[in-house]
Amino acid sequence: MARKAEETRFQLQKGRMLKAAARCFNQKGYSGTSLRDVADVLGLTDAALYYYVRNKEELVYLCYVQAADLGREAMQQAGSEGENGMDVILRYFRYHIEMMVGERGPIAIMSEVPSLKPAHRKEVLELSRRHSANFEAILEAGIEDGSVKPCNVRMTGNAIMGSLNWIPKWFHGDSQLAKNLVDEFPAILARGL
Amino acid sequence: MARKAEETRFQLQKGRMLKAAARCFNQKGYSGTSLRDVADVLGLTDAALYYYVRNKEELVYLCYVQAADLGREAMQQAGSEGENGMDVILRYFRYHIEMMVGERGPIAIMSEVPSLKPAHRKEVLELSRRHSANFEAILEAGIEDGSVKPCNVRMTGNAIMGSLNWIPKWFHGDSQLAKNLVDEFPAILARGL
DNA sequence: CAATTATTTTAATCTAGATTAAAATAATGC
DNA sequence: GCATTATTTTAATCTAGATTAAAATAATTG
Repeated sequence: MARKAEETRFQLQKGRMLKAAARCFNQKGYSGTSLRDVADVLGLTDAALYYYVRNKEELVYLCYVQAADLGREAMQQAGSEGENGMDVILRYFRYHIEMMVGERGPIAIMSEVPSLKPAHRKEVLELSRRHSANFEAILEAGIEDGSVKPCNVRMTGNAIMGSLNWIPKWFHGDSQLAKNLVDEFPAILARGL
Repeated sequence: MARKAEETRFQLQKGRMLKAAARCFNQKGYSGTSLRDVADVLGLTDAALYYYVRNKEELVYLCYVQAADLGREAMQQAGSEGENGMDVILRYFRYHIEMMVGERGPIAIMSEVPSLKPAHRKEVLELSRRHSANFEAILEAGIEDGSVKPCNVRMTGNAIMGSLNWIPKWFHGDSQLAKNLVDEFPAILARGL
């Protein structure tokens, strides 16, 4: 929030661009969205995008980084107030879902990672690996304090991440469903824990 | 099995092609795989693929249809022997995972559905919708006979489908992990039911 | 306001990869 | 083995869409 004031026009525009791009990629797939499509959303010309980004590859890459950032943010917020493990987990679920369902939600299904250039691919995979590790850590914390049943955290973590990340596949903006999602989904995920 | 004998050379080759294509799309993403890539796997020329398929779009489309078929197959096999609901569910999990992890596993993450041509997109979405409905039905059967706790089947179904479909994202062929997956994942998924 | 810098557009290129047509090879049935 | 049909290759096209360069407009600054 406070950051917004300091943000330069350039950063703002770039931010809008990433959001527009993420939405396009989600709706039409990567190969299905042209830079023209993204530019149209912004009321710009495709060539204008190159003022902000070196090429299309960098555009997806930045979308992925942003998605990872938001995920990390949700996890940090959830963990900041140290209660018992299960509470942290439930809060994380809620934040994560709110993010995906809400206005900010970027691409979650990073299907084009393989065609990123090596350095970018490496970084994105690392971010995603780290996120998984963090989730496994809060799972373990929950097991320690007895609020979560012992389990194979690696697999359980993957199972839950799958459920979360899959949401964009079946949720398409219905606001009633959005509400139910935020209210009920965390409990469903936590039911087996 | 018996079918194989009757299969013509054409069908066999086309089958190999779909498998090769699916693997490529999985590994390199859709935009990242050229028809050349697929042809290379088969030791053919890219032009040769056009003998089997009208264009690249039809190739992904067929991959998706095949994936849906295999999913349906797994579900049918699981349901064929009528025990209690939970048993059917667990068996379905196992079959589904074996399929994804095994040699036959095609693309599960259908990220290019949006760029299919309308008729194909419609059909694929319908197949996928039907599959979800079938899973919800076996969930409900389980609830009826008391082997599954009551729940919001729609959301629970989506949660579980997400976990299942996400597997290709973190499983990349490690055979030890494959074994653990088949052995442990079904129980993890069922834990909350 | 003049000068400088930031942003966007116009108007070409440029290119990988999809697609096609025609020719060549392989398989098959008789 | 000949004729026919099936499969694959060779060798061009063809095209959408990414990318670039130069010019035009808008914002900012002193």
